[in-house]
Amino acid sequence: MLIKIDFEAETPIYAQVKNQIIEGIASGDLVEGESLPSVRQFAEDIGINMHTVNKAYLLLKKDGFVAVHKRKGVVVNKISSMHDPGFKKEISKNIRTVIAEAFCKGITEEEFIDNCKKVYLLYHKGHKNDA
Amino acid sequence: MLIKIDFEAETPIYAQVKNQIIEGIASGDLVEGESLPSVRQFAEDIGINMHTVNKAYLLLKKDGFVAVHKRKGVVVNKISSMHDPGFKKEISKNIRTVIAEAFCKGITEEEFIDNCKKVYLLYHKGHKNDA
DNA sequence: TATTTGTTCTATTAAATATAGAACAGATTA
DNA sequence: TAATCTGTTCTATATTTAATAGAACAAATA
Repeated sequence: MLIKIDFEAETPIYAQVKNQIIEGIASGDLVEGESLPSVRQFAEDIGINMHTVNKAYLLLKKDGFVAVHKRKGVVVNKISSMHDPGFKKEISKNIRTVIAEAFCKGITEEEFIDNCKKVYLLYHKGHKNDA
Repeated sequence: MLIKIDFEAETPIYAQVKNQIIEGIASGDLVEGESLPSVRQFAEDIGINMHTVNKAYLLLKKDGFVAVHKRKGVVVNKISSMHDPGFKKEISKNIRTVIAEAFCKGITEEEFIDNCKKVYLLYHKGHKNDA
């Protein structure tokens, strides 16, 4: 699992780490039961502070993406256990904002939907053999 | 144009103002040539500081959503003048992150696409008579 | 027992956010 | 012309967030 941090980006480092791990899970790069690097090792690899990695791990844990074992470290959960019915409403507001900007910027419905479908296809490919 | 600020939200106030104005433009609530309230009036209406409104206006201006006239104030631009080919790439990264989380949370492709289409339909309705 | 894990604690620095008040130049209106 | 309203700019301050740093802890395990 390769993490790339953009230190110039407006997105905080801990959020970049969190997002890329979620994308790793969705794309199948990270599979159920797989251990993430320890906070110290990961921090050293990326060149950031241990506490910044820990903050990302904490949020991933809070949202059900990973579980923590005292010695094995942070382990990727089963995708089915991440499912959250309440999330749909939460994401709807976000989508409305994103599409409002896209609409004004001239991105057509076809272009936008096509982009979404391609991303979903990518993630589905990574989970062909899931239970 | 009604603005609703959530002071408990993690999204900064200036970003909430900016986003709701963009959604207002997309939905047709705000039309080309329409003036937004002055920074002072708007701040008083919402119950926030003048400089916070000004920050939102500045960003909207930078991204081409509005133009500034010294006396008329902040005026909504023509949508066609907001179009930006480079924005498509910019939004793609965002979409990948959003869908990664949606995928893990159990939102199906159909549900997601359906939601996007409904939003686009809403925005199209507000622009039936555009040039 | 020694090591590795996440976790917790205090501390500090830097940046972002939000507020406050004053003043300015340009455009418009009375 | 004089007054008014516009965004803008300036200094200032307070709060929160982000990121770093180092130390220490309990739990699990080799």
